Amino acid sequence: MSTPARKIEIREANEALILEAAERVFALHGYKGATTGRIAYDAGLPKANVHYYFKTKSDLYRQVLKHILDDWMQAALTFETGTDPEHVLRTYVKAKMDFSRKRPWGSRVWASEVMSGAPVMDDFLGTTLKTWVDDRAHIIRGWVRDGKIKPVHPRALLYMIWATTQHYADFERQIVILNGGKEISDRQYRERTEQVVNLILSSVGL
Amino acid sequence: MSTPARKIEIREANEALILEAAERVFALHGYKGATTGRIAYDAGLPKANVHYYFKTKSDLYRQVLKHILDDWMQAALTFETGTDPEHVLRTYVKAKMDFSRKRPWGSRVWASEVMSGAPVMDDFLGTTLKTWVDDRAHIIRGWVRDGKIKPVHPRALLYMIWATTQHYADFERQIVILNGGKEISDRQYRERTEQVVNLILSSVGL
DNA sequence: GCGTATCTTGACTCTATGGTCAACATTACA
DNA sequence: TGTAATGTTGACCATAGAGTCAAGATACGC
Repeated sequence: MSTPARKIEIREANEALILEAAERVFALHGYKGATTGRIAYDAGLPKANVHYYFKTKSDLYRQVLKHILDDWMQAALTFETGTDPEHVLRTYVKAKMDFSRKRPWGSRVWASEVMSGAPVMDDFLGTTLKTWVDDRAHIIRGWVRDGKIKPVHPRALLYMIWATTQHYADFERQIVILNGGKEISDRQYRERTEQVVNLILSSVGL
Repeated sequence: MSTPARKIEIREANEALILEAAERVFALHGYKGATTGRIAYDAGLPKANVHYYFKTKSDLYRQVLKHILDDWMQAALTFETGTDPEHVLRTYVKAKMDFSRKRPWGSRVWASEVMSGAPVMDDFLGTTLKTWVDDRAHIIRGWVRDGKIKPVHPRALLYMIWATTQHYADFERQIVILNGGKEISDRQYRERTEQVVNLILSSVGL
């Protein structure tokens, strides 16, 4: 009997609830610091329920990372080939800044994972991401060859883009405090995005 | 009887050993994930000894952060007032890159702390760091006013510098994997430092 | 050598937490 | 309505790990 619609709804709704809570808790407390009890509480469910949908904490963590990865790949797609450097870079940096704004927890979980040596995402880094980076490096090198941008080292540029954009998610607390304790408004963030885009474009001579 | 030389030596040597191990373990596993047992093991001492020198794990963590802070302030000093933008920025970015190379664990502990909401360093951020940033922002605004650099938003620039330079410590694992699994040599790192300096200088039109 | 302060360490306690389970509730479908 | 999945949950277990302690070792001043 293939699970019927209503049952699927329940499952999906609860899994989504748990994943969302988990992403936040993992981001704020790290893998070890996150407790399934806390995740359950934040999701509004008893702990046993969390273990019903996700066998172990480790499984849940993997799923959270996978979710983040999907969205990351989405942003990565905006770095298309073909068009001119300015358009590509502007679009990509904007997408990354949007991601930092909308999925700050995801960014932090990712950062935590990498900082602790990427025990789980290791193979993704070496395969999918490596390929993606190598491809983009090729494109950037082409731009340099054609004199469209200054002679920059592709990976140095990519890392600067990642670092800068993700900084707004990972170091949000620091940014808010340095903003005088005031939350960053949507308007402020849009302006900041524009400033970041301009800095990046300038850095390659655009 | 004020503690004599030999005893002081022992204490200082052991505290240094423990602090060093602790920085690494906190960096790799986060606050909760770090165990005093592991720290002790890495320092080559029994666990009880760690608790002899540092009452609690929380105390030890604070000491580690304080240590990092001291070095951070050291690097911060290289952002002097007075001289011309190019020299100041070049020196500062280099110092930050050096810090990432020599104290990667420190950088990560700091990142972890901020990512989890800076529960411990909160007041430092709001006081010392805020003052520092406000002062530098003033200097940068002066450069812009005098037409020495492009019109950039001071904090956007500072954050880009921090993010980019710290990325090389915090995301080292990712960088190594994307480097084909090969560790970054001193020579490679020196070149990369130069590339980062150039990107930053370009971004403000230097 | 003697007394005192500091240091060392194995063995212990106690709490937090990941994970299990069995009883019960709900949904599905004939 | 009966039966079988699937979902819900409080109570429970086992382990890891922070912190304690007391007994002993070492350094120090006299």
